[in-house]
Amino acid sequence: MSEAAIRTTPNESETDHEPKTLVEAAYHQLRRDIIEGKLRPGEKLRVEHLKTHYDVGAGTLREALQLLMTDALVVAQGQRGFNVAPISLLDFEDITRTRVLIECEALRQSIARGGDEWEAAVLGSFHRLSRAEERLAEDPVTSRGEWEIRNKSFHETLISACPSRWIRHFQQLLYRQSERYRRISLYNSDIPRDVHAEHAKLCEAAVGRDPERACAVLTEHIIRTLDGIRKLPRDVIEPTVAVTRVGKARARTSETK
Amino acid sequence: MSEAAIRTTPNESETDHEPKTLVEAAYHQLRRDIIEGKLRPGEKLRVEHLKTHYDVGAGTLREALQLLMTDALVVAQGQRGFNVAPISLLDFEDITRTRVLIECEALRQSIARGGDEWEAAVLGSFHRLSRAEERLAEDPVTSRGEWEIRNKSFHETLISACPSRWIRHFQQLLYRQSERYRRISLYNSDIPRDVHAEHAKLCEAAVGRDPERACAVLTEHIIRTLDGIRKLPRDVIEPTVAVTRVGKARARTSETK
DNA sequence: TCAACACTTTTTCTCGAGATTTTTTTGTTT
DNA sequence: AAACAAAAAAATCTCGAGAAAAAGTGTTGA
Repeated sequence: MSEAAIRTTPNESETDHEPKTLVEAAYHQLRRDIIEGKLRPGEKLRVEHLKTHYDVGAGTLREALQLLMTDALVVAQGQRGFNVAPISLLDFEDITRTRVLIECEALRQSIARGGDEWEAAVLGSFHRLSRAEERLAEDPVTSRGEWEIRNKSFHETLISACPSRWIRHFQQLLYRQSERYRRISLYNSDIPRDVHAEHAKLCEAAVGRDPERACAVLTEHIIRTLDGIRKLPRDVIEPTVAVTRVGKARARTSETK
Repeated sequence: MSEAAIRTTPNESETDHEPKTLVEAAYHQLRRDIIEGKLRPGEKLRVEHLKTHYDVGAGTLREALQLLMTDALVVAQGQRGFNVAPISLLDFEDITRTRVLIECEALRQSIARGGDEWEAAVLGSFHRLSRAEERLAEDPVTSRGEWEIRNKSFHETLISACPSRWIRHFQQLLYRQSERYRRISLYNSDIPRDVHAEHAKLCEAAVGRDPERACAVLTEHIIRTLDGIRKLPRDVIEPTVAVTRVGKARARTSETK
């Protein structure tokens, strides 16, 4: 039987084969734009406007949008169209905690079941990430995209020996959500911490077959990102809710000037 | 802060407000038909054929199908249309194990954070389920649907005090998957076990604020269903893979239309 | 008997136009 | 001015038809 993921649409990894249909192509572009923050949280997604930018028909774009709801990156309500999923500190705390639960379980299973090839893959993936981290220190702007890809790849490789498709699926969803928060925050204020050291410890514990230590390291690694975002000014995360009611708010708020 | 679920499309509970759009209506009908097994696992979902049955346009139906991929009840590939998600014993084992992980965590959090109203809701939900179980014993055919709804409601109420929207979201996904397997198996062979006693123990442990015992009971409760399905003849679960190539097989058999 | 090729049929995918619904604007009254 | 009502504008849904792709059919040749 094949190693199919839960999701059957486009493919998961960035390096995977290119989209077969326009819907998939639009889906990928939209997803990237949302995760990278080009389409801002809470923003209204008007089909008529977007169809020109993504160069597809209205129906096609709608289907891509429906697909994005799978990843909880787009929300829709009744007869009122689509919005980019809003963000909030509360939500990110939830994502982080849940991700710890899922990813630790995945890591435990992976360590328990992984063979030689898995160990090799982890080491290889870590090496590629390390190289990218060197470049990131020198030239952050250019090598940022590469680092994101390799960081994701490293985390995926770590749990690649986990036999549960559902856990891997959930991990992917949550990672994508985290990525969104991380990117948004990094554009605003870069809080460099020694991620390389954390990755090294993680790699060592995983290949050394120490599940408890590996999970402890991973937990702290994931939670650190949350701490980083907690230190940001609130405006970076929260104000996105107001985007929807800009027009109405203006009419009312003339407080005895 | 609002109590919005992750998914923003139609609503979660069966008792919720009716669909606002045709897409949502079609989505709900299709979902029910898949879970109940009317649309069999692996079956091809031809848009041209289904549009007459569900009485909507092709594009509308396609959107509903995309939406169903969110629940992993429908799969799609490239240029080859949609299929009902296939089932397998392996998949159900995975679902069960993952569900234990998620639902126990949800239950722990719920017990820790639930207040008086939560206790009351649990007891009420359990009572409604008990009544339905009495009726189920007398007249299985008629009261089956009611029991399914109340069983789902009971499980949801148990974890309703869990503050994590993501965990509740995952629980819902997995429960829906389990429901599908349970319904398929129950149509073929009814293995009655004392579910009422299990529910009673679960209710007691939850309201008694004993998280460890509650999780132990819940774990066994969930795993029992897996055991039930394991005892079925393999044909009930497995043969669905062959559905895809009916056309080729039929060319040789005498089934001319 | 089987494989390879061209042809036909079926199905999927894509688009733009009309019908509804929501939102904004405008006008009237208290 | 504020509140309500009606009209206009914008956006969402929905549908069917045409283009592209896949699956099926039949013929030919080893």
